[in-house]
Amino acid sequence: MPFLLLIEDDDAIRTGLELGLSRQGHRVVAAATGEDGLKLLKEQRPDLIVLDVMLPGIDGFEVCRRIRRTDQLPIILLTARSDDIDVVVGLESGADDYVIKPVQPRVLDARIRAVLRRGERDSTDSAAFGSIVIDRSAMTVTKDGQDLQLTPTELRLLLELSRRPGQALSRQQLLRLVWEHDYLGDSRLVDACVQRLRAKIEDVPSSPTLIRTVRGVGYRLDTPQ
Amino acid sequence: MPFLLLIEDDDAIRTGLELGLSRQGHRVVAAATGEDGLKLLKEQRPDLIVLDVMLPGIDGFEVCRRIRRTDQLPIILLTARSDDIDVVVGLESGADDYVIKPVQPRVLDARIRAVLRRGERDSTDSAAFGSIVIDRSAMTVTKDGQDLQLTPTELRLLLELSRRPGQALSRQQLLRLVWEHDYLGDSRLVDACVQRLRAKIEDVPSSPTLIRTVRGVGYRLDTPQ
DNA sequence: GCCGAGTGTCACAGAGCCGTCACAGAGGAA
DNA sequence: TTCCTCTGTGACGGCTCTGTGACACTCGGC
Repeated sequence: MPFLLLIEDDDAIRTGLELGLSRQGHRVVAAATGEDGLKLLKEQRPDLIVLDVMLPGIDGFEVCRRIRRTDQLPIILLTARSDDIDVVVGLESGADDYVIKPVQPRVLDARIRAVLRRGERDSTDSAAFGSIVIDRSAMTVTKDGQDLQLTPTELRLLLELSRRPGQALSRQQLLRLVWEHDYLGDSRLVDACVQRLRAKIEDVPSSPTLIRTVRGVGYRLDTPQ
Repeated sequence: MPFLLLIEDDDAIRTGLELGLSRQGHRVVAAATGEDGLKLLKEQRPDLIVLDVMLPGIDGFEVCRRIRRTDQLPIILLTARSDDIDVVVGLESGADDYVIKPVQPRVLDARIRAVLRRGERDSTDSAAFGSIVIDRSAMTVTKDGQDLQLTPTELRLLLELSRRPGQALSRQQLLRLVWEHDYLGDSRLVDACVQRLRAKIEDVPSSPTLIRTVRGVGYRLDTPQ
C-alpha cells in the first residue's frame, strides 16, 4: 500500500484528498504547512509526497528543493489553474510530476501510481552489501553467489532496509514499511525477524556487520568495507 | 538503422517527431490512426512502434493488445501528461516502455535504443530454457526436440514468463498479462495453470527447475545453469 | 558491581500459503 | 445432438512461516 505525505494548506482540499486517496488504497498523512510537512517527512518516511505550490511560509518549490537536498523520493506538485507558474521552475526544483487543481482523487491516484512505477523501474534492480547481492526483479538474494532462501517477510525487510542504506530505521518505521501496521506494542516482532534475517545473511550472526543495531532506535543496513 | 512506426493523431507532434527521430538516425513511417497503424505494421514490418495512447477510434491500449496477440515487437507508449490514465495498465497491456509527452526527440531516441537493446538480448523468435525451446513465430514448444502439446492458456502463460526470464511475476501481474482481467479473489487459477504447465515442461514436476515459485509473490521462469 | 532499559534468542501454536485434485461448465468438432 | 478438451473453482492437506511471550543477555549510567 503506497504511503503518502500530503502537504496542502487549504483545509477543504486537504481533507477531501486525504479521504479520496485513502479510498483509492493509499495510506495518507497530511500537513498544512511546509514546516510541518518536512517534520512529518523525517518522522514517517513516506513513499511519495503530494505538495501544494502555494503554501503560507516556505512555498512548495522551496520545500521541494529542500527535500531534494537530502532525498530522492518522488514528489508531485499540486498547482491551481489560476497560478501563472512556469512548469520549468517546478520541474527544475526537482518535482517528478505536476497536477493541476481541482483534481479527482482517482486521477491523482493514477499519477501517483505512474510516478511510483517509474521510480521502481529507474531504481537499480540490484544492490550489493558485502557478499550479499539483492536482485529486486528476480526477488532473490545471494551470498557469495549462493542462493539464499529468505521467507517473504525476511525479504521485504531486507528490501526496505536496502532501499535506505546507512540510514537508521526505527522499529516503528520498519513495522509500517514491512508489516503495514501501525502499532507495535512491546512485542519482539521486528527483532525476531531481524534475528532470522541475520542468521541467513551475516557471516557471524552474533556479531553482525550488515544489519547493525542502533540502540534506542532500531536497525541500519551498512555496506562493510 | 532502426526502422520505426509512429502512430500519433496530432499532426504537429507526429510531424515533429518524424523529423526529429529521422535526424537521430531512424527510418520512420507514421500513421494517424490505430487502423492505419496496424495496416502499416503488416506491410512494413518495423523494428519498433511508438504509439500514442489517445487515438481516435481504437485507442493505444487496444492497438497494443491487438499487436501483442500475434507479435512480440517492442512498443513504446506515448502518453500526454494530462491524460487520465494509469500507466500501469499500459505496461500490462504489453508495452515495453512509456514516455510522457511532450518529449524531446533525443530523449525518445534514448528510450528507443534502450528498448531495442533489451530486445536484441531476449526477444528473438525462439528462446531456450534448459531442454525447453520456445518458437514464438511457430507458436510451438519442444522439450528435448519433442513437440509439446500445450493448451492456449498454458502457451500464453509460458510466453509471458519467457518474455521476462529471471523476473518474478506476481499472480496479479500474470492474471493481467495472461487472462486480461483484474481480479484474483483467492482462487487457485494461476497456480492451477502453472501446475498444468509444469506437468508438461518440467523433468520432475514436483520439484520444478524452470518455473520457480517465489513464495509470497508468484512465479519466475529460470534458465537452469 | 548493581540496576534498569533495551535487545537477543528460542520454542511453539496458529495462520497463511501453496500444491493438488476432482468436478462441472464452456466451447468446439463431428 | 454427442463427445471431447480445456479451464476455472473450491476444498483439502501439508508444510512453512510468523507472531508471541518468556527468559537470557548486554549496555550504559550510577
